[in-house]
Amino acid sequence: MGGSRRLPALNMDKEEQLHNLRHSLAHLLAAAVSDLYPKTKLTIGPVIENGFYYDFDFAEPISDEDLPKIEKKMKEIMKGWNGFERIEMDEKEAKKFYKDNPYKYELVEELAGKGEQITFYKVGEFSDLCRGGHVEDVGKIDPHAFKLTHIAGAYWRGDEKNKMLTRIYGAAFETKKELDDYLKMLEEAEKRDHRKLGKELELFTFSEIVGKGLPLWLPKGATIRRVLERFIVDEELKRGYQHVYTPDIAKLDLYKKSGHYPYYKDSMYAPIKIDDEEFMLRPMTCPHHFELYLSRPRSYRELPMRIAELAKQYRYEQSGELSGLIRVRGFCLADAHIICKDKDQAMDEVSGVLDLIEFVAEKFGLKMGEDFRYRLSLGDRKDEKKYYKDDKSWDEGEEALRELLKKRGSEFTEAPNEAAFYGPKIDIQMRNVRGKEDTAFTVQYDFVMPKRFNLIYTDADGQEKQTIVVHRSSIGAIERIIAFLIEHFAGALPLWLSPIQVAVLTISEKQIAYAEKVVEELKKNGIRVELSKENETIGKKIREAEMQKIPYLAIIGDKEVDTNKIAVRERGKGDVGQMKTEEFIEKILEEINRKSL
RNA sequence: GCCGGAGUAGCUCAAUGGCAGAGCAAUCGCUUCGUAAGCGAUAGGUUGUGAGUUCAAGUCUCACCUCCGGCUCCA
Repeated sequence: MGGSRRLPALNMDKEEQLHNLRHSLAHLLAAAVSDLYPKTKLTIGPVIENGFYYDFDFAEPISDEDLPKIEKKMKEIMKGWNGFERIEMDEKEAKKFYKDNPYKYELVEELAGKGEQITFYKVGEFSDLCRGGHVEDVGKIDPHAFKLTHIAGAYWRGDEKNKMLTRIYGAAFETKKELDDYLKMLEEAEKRDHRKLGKELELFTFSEIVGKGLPLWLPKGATIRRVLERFIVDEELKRGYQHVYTPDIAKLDLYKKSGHYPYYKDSMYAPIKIDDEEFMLRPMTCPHHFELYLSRPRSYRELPMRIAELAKQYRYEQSGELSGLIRVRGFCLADAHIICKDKDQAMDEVSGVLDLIEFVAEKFGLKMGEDFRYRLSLGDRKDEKKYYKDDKSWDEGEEALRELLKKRGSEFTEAPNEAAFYGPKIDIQMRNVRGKEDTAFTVQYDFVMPKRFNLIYTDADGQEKQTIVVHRSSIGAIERIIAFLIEHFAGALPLWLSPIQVAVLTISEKQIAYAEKVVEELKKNGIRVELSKENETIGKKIREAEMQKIPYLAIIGDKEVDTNKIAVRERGKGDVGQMKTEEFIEKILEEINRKSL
């Protein structure tokens, strides 16, 4: 009994118990849906982080409003359930069982094809094709520790050519408290959402008539962006990059030459036809930089040549994929292409890029493993449509990147089928506030473009040789990294990145003349300062400044005017006492230059 | 692009098919104040857009637009 031959509950580790709990609830959900909507076809229902889901092919569409009803049914059914019974079937029996369900039929066929034993698990009156892993007694699950959360469309087998099914998501934990904590955490996360904070802090906006996915930077957001751009350009110059400018538009032929066009045609803005020529808004910078490299013959002495640019790019992303600043149609990438002599030099350069990325992450207060992680994104030798065919180069490149990460002692995961078409890459993955992961920065190994563009150099022996290219971004797309930073800091950015660093507030209008002098002093030192002349109480002005997440407030009343000082208030900490203006300037300039938290 | 949901003042939100409202913000006035909201007045709307049903539509129907949650995609 109990279905699985796993160890009894006491010896199971917590993770496995939780997995079994969630998996059992997926069965329960399927049973409840079958009960309420008998015409529904069941498909699959795996365990996921924080819960489970099940994909259904409903005869009639359902909506969020139906979830409470389904949840209620689950709670009814579970009372009559205890353990799962394992039933073995052969292919013929299973196919007969699922004669009216093409999805399960397909799964049975596939299992049989692989020679695997087909097993069903039965509990109560409900049987489902399943490989096992359940709780000992469903009746003992806390009915308050799970909740159906939302509904979504999902393609059968994850392929957009297939029918779209209806996915019901559930959150599930061992105790009600854990569930409540999780739901509370989601609620808290909403307050950090960069889209919400971007509006509240007046950082950026969108306009329907400008176009979706095309952000407009308001002055304060533009300040953050400018500070970041100056920071990264200066840092890259120190590290031997050469910054260039190339146009945001180019002839279609350029992307045909690079080979990008057939791969990415659908996500490029359509060509602009003029005077019998076709131009494209650029979706990437690489070919521009390669043409720049080709402006004259190159010597081995010039390599590695690190060509960098804050490059605006335009990609016609599918409308449903756009999301705040994280996924946009127009963005600025801190981009670079490093032209290298050979694989060894390329690996040195990749390592240098990882040094830069780790330096930048540290300045942003981001911790590896916690706030970001490395992913080695690999190709697929069998997929000749998606990846350039050159098995040897793929093997070499992938192995070299893997060895490099190991040598650096970096923790990483390997992700098959995530490479660029021209080579493997190391992606630096970050999670947004809702837990969804995106690539923040990337370092790519490219053995294809040098051939397509004939990127050669003359070596010491006088021979012309082919290069290897490293594509990389240091802080990624400015839009995306700002979105991550806003969420990471819940809008309270470190001093050096804050659009307004100091707000000067007076107790009454009498001190405004003195306050203006203080403002002048701060401005002279390059500090971003704002003077509030509002005819409001100091309490109100402080409240507004705190809500705007301004790091320092300089408060001025008669006492300060008399002693030629300011009263300093620190964000989140409150009053930290009086000091001379010069003393304050010295203190915060040090903090700004240190770029620490 | 696909599935589901939403759209009312700058923001947060009300309004049985029957006069479109509140708080905050804004503007003006009073107040001149010591560390997270002082008081009063004024102004602010083609209820996302366009059709339709109805004596009557913010509310019901359809199409489109935008946003949100997913899926697919992500150079």
